[in-house]
Amino acid sequence: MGVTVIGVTQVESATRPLRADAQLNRDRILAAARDVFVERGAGVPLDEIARRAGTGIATLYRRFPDREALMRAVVLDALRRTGDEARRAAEEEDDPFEALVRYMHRTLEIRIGAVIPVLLEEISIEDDEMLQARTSGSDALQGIIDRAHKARTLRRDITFADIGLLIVRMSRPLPGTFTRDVNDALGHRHLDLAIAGLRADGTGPEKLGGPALTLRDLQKMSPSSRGKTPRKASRKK
Amino acid sequence: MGVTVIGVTQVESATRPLRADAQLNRDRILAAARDVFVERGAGVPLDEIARRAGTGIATLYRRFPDREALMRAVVLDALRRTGDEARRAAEEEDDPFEALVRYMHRTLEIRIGAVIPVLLEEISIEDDEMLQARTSGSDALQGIIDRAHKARTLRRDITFADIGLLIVRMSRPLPGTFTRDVNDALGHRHLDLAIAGLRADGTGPEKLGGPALTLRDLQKMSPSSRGKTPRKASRKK
DNA sequence: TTGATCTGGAGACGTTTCCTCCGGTTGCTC
DNA sequence: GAGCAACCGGAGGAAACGTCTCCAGATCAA
Repeated sequence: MGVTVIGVTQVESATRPLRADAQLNRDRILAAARDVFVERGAGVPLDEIARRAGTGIATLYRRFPDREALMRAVVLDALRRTGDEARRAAEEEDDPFEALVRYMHRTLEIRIGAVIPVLLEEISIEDDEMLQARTSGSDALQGIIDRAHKARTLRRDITFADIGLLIVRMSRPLPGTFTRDVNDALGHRHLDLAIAGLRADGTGPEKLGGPALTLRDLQKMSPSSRGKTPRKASRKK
Repeated sequence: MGVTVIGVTQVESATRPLRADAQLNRDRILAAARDVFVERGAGVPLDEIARRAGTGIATLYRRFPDREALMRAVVLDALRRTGDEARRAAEEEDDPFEALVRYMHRTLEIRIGAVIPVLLEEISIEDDEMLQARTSGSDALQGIIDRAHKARTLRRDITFADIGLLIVRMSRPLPGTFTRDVNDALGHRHLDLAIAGLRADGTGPEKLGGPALTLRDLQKMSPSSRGKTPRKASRKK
């Protein structure tokens, strides 16, 4: 924990593989971008990402022609990892509630819940590539939720959106002078508190206010299904 | 709900009172600033705030000489309201746990947990005026917590920081196309889930990971006590 | 060893935001 | 209801900030 492992991300689709050093730089930039976007928002100067990655700005532009390409690569990477995590949790855990708990905690580490919110209003995630990564992941999660509902270990009125949004809430870095480690630890701590509320054992709040949004509801509200294209990726806007 | 009531905020300290229309504009700007800062970050163009408030940009500059003054006024306002809420909850509720629950839900509406994080790294809140508003509020909250601990209705290992940070987590607007109303409702909903974890009735997580930070710990980590002055309020940075 | 690939950073260019200035309007007092 | 101080809006000059290209030189791979 603390220092995030740099995952090797294969270079996109069918191009000649990068030279070893170039590939390493690409990965470094991607990792730096994820962290910097989370810490400073979608509008950070790209120089800062390059600096954090330990490369020159030109190298960044060589690999990612513009800000949007970089943001897309970051999101796609996070989506894929999260999907993997969901599938693995579903496979390896017998108790569906435990699978859910494990999934949530693992996902916190990927920081998807922190990075997506930041980038979401700058890019579209509605094209095929993104869509595939998304549905593959959310199907797996929905599967876990369904099984937990069947097993009566998950409150009936807890939906897909609750799980996803809870992860978002716990992922975002807190204000103040917390170190990265403390921040992460607090995320897990508070997630545990919220998980207590998810259990269907009669404890927890009698009745839950607020909308119980399903995966389908969530999709209905997504930009694509409202004909609204996301703001062009002007830096802050 | 939805539309936030514009609270009348007295003009600062000992100046001749503003003319009625000017005072109204000042309040409007303050309310708009709070919302816009929350939605778009500390770096929003000030024109946008003026537009949202329905005034000209010059009026904004006339009332708040620079961005920092505006941010400070917004924070001070939020701190004072939150403090009032804590004191009132402590007074009016017999059961300390219920006081805590009420305090948390009310505070969500003030949006302090959303606005402070955004502005915190741009301004200092260490001067006397801020400090007084802060301690007055946090003392009241700490009082509630102590009483709930004594009554054994609040988990022993839940601290001041947990309460405050949970509020922050639930206050921040979620990504996506939620309306303001849905967003608020989801905040309360998820807060209820987390509150389930706070109860000391043997349900909830066996043991809590992560650091249990007290109010004192929190203060120790604050910028002032580390000799570190906050970044100058350059817009984004 | 050699040439193809990759690198870094200076700086021209375009964009965004700040913040003042002033002619005109509005509230307040007598 | 007259007169004046207080207040308003918004255009636009000036400055700060980011983007993205270009090319001399370093590095890898065979």
